[in-house]
Amino acid sequence: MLNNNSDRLSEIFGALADPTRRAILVQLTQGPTTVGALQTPTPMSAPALSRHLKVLERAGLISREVEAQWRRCRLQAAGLRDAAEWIAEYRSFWDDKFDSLDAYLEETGKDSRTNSTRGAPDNDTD
Amino acid sequence: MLNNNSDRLSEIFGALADPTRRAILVQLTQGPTTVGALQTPTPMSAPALSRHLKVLERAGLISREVEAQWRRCRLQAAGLRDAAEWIAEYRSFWDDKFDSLDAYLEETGKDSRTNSTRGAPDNDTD
DNA sequence: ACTTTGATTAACGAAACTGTTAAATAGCTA
DNA sequence: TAGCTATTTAACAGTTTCGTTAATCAAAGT
Repeated sequence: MLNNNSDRLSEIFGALADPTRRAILVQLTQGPTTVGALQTPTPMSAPALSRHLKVLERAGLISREVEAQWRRCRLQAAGLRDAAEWIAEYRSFWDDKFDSLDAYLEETGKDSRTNSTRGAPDNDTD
Repeated sequence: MLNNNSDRLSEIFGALADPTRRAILVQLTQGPTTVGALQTPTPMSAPALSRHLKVLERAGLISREVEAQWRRCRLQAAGLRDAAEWIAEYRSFWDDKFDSLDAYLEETGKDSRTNSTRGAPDNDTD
């Protein structure tokens, strides 16, 4: 587990940190789209939009296929899965019903325990 | 659903887009910690670390309590939950075994099937 | 009071991000 | 070939981010 993993997550989260880019991802859930079609719901110059797409592509969240003079953008959700998996490591810290021991104690009517006995996510940084 | 939600997500994802900050969150899963204790695994000047903590605090991912001359940092996972929920809207796009009916069956303990009735996430941008 | 310790703010510079307009590229179409 | 459309790249400016060192603030110990 080297630095690569860490930088990849940084790129994914960084790509998601912009409302315009998240809106693009939302739009792409409706199916592959040309850049021009994305421009309508995203009031922005073509070059600006193009750069957002490049950020999303570098993060692996979309792919682009050349099709005549169009570029067809397609959602690539694997990156989102990776992000979701990273965050899921923390689920026991916000979801009391997660963590099997907590669930057991809850069912048996006992109280929950403190943070320190919960499983910690792996550190993905060098 | 106004712009607020969107900006909050931007701050959360932006905070997660840095390996140092993710490492801090990992460390905080071990329990609340003073800033000084965070500095050991994070080779960085104190001011730099302090600013990372401020970013995490503004994103709502940590809280800081004053305790004598120390600031005790505590993981606040609600923000991670919000991020996870946003991403989870896309789950059907990476997980073929997931759709709303599958989710229902999963919750009710029944087996999962495969299906292509995918739902689109809500657009959280203005 | 004076010093030490823990942490933040101030000030600064380098690098990255975001948007713009103008120019370039590439593929259709006439 | 010329011209139109779709998209990207170049060049530029404003803002933000990230790190540094120096200075400041606040609490504790002596």
